[in-house]
Amino acid sequence: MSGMAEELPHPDREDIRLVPVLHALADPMRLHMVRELARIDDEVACGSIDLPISKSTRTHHLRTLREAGVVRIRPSGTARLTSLRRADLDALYPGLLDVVLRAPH
Amino acid sequence: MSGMAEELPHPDREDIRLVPVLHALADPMRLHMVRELARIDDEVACGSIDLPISKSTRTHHLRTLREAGVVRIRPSGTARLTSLRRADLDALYPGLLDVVLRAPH
DNA sequence: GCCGTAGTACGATGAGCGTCGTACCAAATC
DNA sequence: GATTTGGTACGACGCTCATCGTACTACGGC
Repeated sequence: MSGMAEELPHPDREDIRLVPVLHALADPMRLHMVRELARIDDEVACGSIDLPISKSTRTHHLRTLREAGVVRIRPSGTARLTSLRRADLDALYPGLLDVVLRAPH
Repeated sequence: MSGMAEELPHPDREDIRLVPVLHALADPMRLHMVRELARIDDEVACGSIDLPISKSTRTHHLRTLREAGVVRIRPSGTARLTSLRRADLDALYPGLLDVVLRAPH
């Protein structure tokens, strides 16, 4: 029963907090994901970003990013499409994403 | 032996890395310290920022900020004067400090 | 219906971190 | 020299986190 995969919980824009966002960005793997998402600039299947980590670890990082409000994840068939919440982050912390993406590693 | 308090090690500007900086900022106590340092906008004795934490914990946080390259700490008599490394951070990550300081908590 | 694909859930593990108390150190002042 | 003051060093404790493997679920195609 139940037709579709569950919608995953996301914080509303006004519930996004700075410390969790910074914490979400302060990890090399997650930062790499965010940079890839920004480069592609579209919804993307989470798995298409290749990382030297296991599936479960990738899920864990995506959850951290989602719960902090950095990415939005939408079920689509068997896959989940992930995208950066650029508008929300730019509205709340203008320039943060830009500088993090442009910064030298 | 040894006349003065030791100079503490700081990373050069070109050795500052984004992930440690974000990690240093991604803690409520350290973020509060950074905001206070920015508000005062001068060298300040570390202890003059009052926080609901012990002396040793404050030292620990200051070390994290210093090693990441966020603050500079200079011995001065019995005290240590702390200041934000604004110029370095603004040069490396223009806008980062501004948005973090201006952002709602 | 059956299998492959994409991803989550759960439990475990090892490392790191935030916190503290106590002991210690250096400088200034008495 | 003794005391006070501002801060570090060290060890400990508990919690969180990054990582993994395995088991499981949901969807799509055969």
